[in-house]
Amino acid sequence: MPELPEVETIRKDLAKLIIGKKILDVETSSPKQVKPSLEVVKKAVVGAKIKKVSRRAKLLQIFLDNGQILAIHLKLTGRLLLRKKGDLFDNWQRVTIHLTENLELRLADLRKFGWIKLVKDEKELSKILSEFGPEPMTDLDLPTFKKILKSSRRPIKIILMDQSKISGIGNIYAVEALFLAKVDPRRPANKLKETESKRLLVSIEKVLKAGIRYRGASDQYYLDALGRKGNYQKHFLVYKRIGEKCFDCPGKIIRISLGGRGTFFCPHCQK
DNA sequence: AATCGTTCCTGATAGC
DNA sequence: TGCTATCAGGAACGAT
Repeated sequence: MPELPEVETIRKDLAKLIIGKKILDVETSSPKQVKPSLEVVKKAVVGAKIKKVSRRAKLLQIFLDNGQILAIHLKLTGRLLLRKKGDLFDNWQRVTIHLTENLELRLADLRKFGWIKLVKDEKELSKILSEFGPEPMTDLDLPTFKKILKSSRRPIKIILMDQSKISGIGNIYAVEALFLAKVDPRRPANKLKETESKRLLVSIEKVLKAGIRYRGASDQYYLDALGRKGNYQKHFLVYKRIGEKCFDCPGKIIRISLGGRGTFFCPHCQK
């Protein structure tokens, strides 16, 4: 599932390849994923030139020279692929944005949860972005983090994944960071000690940086903009390692369900 | 304001 | 073998 490091990897690659290209057409076999509608989006973006590609949280933004913006969320199984006209149709290809120079930007998405949304201007965009909590790698200091943790008695893992509290962290990076910090994912967020909060914040930055360095985690569906796998899955410490030996003690990794999500940890060394 | 349950969707897997 | 039921999950939404 694309989280901050995966979306950032896509952003960096795309920025090099699509800036300056013009949008020629948009088509879809899954109209619900184009908001508010294919017709409206088409009218707004056809003829516009791509100016900038940004990311905030897990949301990608393509800025156009007419002031409008395409916001893209990949949710669970979305892929944003840059292909050449005539390339083989991608598995689960749902939306195709035709660009100049025979390029196609494709949204491929098995579960159809992902979407592309037209945002009219920067004002509307900043309203959307203001709902997100701080960016963990650049905008989250210890006092802010401690304040966030204090605000809830829900399990710490749920808080890490709550986009309105901290943005960009999903299931994989949440469980990996909690393992590194030696914190039990079930602990109420407001019960973490000062030293644990500090360790957790450092761990979050560490796993996200590693995720970016390895160009994301291709657990099941994630591919980068050129259709290549990431490598971070080769370095998972706990994610999907049920029954395997913990890397830090003789214990074994277990899986529980927390907020309806698979949660992996070592009950022996995560306290 | 915080929290909880439900919904969206398709493919993999389990059970008979 | 072939059918059906269950599960997986980010986040928007409504209800409490």
